[in-house]
Amino acid sequence: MKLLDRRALQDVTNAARHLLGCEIHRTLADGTVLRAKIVETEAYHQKDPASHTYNGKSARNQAMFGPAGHAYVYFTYGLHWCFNVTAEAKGNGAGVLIRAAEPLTGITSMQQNRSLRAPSAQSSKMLYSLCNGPAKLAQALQIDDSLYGHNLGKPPLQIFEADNRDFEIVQTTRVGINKAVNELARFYVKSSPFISKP
DNA sequence: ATATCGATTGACT
DNA sequence: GTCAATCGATATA
Repeated sequence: MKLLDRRALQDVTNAARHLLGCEIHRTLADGTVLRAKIVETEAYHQKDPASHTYNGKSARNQAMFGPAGHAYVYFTYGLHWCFNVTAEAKGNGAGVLIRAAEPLTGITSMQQNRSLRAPSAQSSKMLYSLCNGPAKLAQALQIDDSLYGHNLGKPPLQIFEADNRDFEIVQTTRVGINKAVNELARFYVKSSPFISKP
């Protein structure tokens, strides 16, 4: 399995498309490896009023001004973490929000991280709701500020190239924002039942 | 200094 | 459909 090619992150919109189908590998302290396939992303560039980088560099967003292929993790609504992959050249504040993923391995651990009861477990409903939103995904994969700025080419959080790109991509407006609402910067795998919203 | 709101989620009417 | 949770960033004074 090949690590994510950073050349694919030079343009944030291309990056958001390219990340679909890629795999996130998260290694926990006890050695458990959680794997999930990205099925939904959103692009945020520096000229975008909806982006955290719109007003320039700050302590909070500085990771997005660094090199591509690192983690930008932010805290929101007083209780949630969200995970982004930094994009574009150093000095350019851009990133891709990872909005949803399809759980592949370590599902029991993800359930525990999400505090979901695991009775007759493995119901498709439970599986679909494990990572079908940015804060859910971060919680399931134990991604928080301890991984701020982390190089995604190294454990304990890595991204690998898609082993298969034979799927249809839908491009639409983003979710949960009040600025630049008409920008078509959200991408998802059309056939996936693991996305946050149709 | 104080007020508002957020790249969200889950519980509830 | 509505709304609380809960805190840091941002807007307003």
